Amino acid sequence: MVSPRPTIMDVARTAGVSSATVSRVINGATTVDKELSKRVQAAVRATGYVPNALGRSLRRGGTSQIAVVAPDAENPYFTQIIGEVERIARDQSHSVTVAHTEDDLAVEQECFAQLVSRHVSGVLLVPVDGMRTDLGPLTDAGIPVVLVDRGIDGAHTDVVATDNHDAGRQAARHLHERGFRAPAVIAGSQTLRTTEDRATGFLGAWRELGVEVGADALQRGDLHLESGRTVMEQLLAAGEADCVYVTNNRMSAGAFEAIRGVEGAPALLATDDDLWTRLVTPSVSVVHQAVRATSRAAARMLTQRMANPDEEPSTTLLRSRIIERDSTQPKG
Amino acid sequence: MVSPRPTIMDVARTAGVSSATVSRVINGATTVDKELSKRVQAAVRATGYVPNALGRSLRRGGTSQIAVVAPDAENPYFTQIIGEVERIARDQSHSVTVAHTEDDLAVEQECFAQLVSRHVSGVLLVPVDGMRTDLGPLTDAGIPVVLVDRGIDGAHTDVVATDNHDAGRQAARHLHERGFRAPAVIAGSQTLRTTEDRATGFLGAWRELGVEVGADALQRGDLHLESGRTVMEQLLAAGEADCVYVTNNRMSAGAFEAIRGVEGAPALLATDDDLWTRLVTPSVSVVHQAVRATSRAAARMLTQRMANPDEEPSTTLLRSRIIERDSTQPKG
DNA sequence: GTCAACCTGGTAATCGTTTACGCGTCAAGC
DNA sequence: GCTTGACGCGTAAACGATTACCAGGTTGAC
Repeated sequence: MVSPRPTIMDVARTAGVSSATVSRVINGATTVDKELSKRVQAAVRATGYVPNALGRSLRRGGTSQIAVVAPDAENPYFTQIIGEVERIARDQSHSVTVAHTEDDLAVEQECFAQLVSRHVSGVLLVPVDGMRTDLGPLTDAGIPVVLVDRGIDGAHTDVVATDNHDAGRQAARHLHERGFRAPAVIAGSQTLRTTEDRATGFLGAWRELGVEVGADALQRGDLHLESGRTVMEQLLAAGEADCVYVTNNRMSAGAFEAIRGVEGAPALLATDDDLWTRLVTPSVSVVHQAVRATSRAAARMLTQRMANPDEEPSTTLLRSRIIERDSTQPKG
Repeated sequence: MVSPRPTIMDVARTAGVSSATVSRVINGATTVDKELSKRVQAAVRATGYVPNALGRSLRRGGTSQIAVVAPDAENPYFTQIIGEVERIARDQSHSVTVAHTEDDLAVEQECFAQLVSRHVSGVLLVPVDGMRTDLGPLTDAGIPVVLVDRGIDGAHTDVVATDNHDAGRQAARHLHERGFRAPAVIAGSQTLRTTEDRATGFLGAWRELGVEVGADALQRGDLHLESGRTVMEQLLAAGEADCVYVTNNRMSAGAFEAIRGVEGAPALLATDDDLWTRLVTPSVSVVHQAVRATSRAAARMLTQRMANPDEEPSTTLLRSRIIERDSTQPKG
């Protein structure tokens, strides 16, 4: 029923040449007669030939694919990065494949094995966990890796990330300038560098500003929306904070749910400029990460690393900026 | 500097056996002595051997990869489908790669060529355009395709989609029951089946309910947020509609922006249960597509088609349901 | 006219696997 | 003891492409 796909041999036969010549035509070699070249191209069309990437890559000893690996298919921050990187890579005529790790270390490792096995030529990775993700499989195989958004302790690779410590400091200054004096922060787990750096930057800045911060100014959630809501509800019940900084996007949404419609609720400063933040009432001020710049830098860095693998890895930190909306209007 | 990766031959040498035996051990053949098997496994660990998927697939005449192709990396509806399908496929130990087409037919075709060339064993596709997407490259290559969310005119393939006509009818009935009598709908381009079916179902149902619908009850946007806003602004200016049904998620957000805070604005019924719809004030009623069921059905259908390619293709339609919130509270 | 240099295009080896085939060994049945 | 069968393993031929190498023909210089 299904006829086998045409191979380079079929093309060669119908064009009356050898497979070598077909290969040369396909790959744009200049050393082939125009007449023959026409015949070959005609034969390609006639047979509907598509080169077999498996054979080609096997012979060439490598693919020209780059992989983008992120923890979550549904988090807007990651999807923006993925979309942007895909566009850039495509413009450089690399083909791109995406994979998601479900925030699960085992899935991530399985994914690495796949990529090694498939001989991808480079990986842009948002690691699941800065302390426990093991890049060994990739680096042992000599595959260039660029870490995006989250670094990995002790990894000897390129990193493109947000300056999270600075983001936290900016958050603190923003709230301080607007007259708030009783801060709280909702962080994630201690092992996740991004949220942790934001939280410590935030609390450190308040201390520098001469504001006492109690031990319960630091609250922890599990990054999901629900935990943002429950933690914020606890803060409301305690009634001590007059402003709350939330260190990731999903918990931010949960925190907003908890204070929506609540009279005299603390000011809310969220993370990431996701769609909902500007649609809700009051609209929510956010610490906006430079998604586009991050993606660009990461893509550029990867292609550079693929070109010369032996250079010293570098780290690029990008600044966030505050987008002020109604949820942090001056106290008074 | 970079040592070449170990091959099956290296493993064979260090284990003191032939490559055939190594291959048999790796693939779990039972016909190999336990003693040798141990030695081989030890050698695999010692050398850090990872089978080369390129060689393997070349020899086997096919991969065991399935590809998920969607137009947009950032639309929550697609990302949910992608996430869900990936989970299911992984559970069936298929490996998954994702690609995005940017709502661009040329990118989509390029993508198809890649997939053919890479010999993926099945494709789950959300096509860019039901009238113009050309599945030829895939089907000619004998690759099973399941269309998700959007069908393609005249394509002889499996389809899993929402019953959009019914969704439109439900929308109309919902608004009618709540006392609204002057409907408008914001559709997309005529060539996009999903939004078009919703719109015609919606308008048809109103006529069946005995309500006159004028020609300007049907408005068109370009699917993006901004167009939702501008079209809604026009509707506000005209001042005729008392309720508006928006047929995709991004335009819904724009439409909401236009009516936010506007006194006496028409009721809003949006599409897709995206995060913002329940966070905003007033919360927005939506026609919720059965994302999870869609994904499941599509994944199941693809594996079935991969198992026996010659069966007649089938179409699965799934019903939407209305989630009632504040934006469509009864008129009065 | 001869020879060297060059250009084109074919032959065949190769990339890393899998697997059909066959060879040796051993046990069982007569 | 000899045949038969089963079993375990190695040899070598594929899969589809690329490319080093070589053969044959053309050209130009002397």
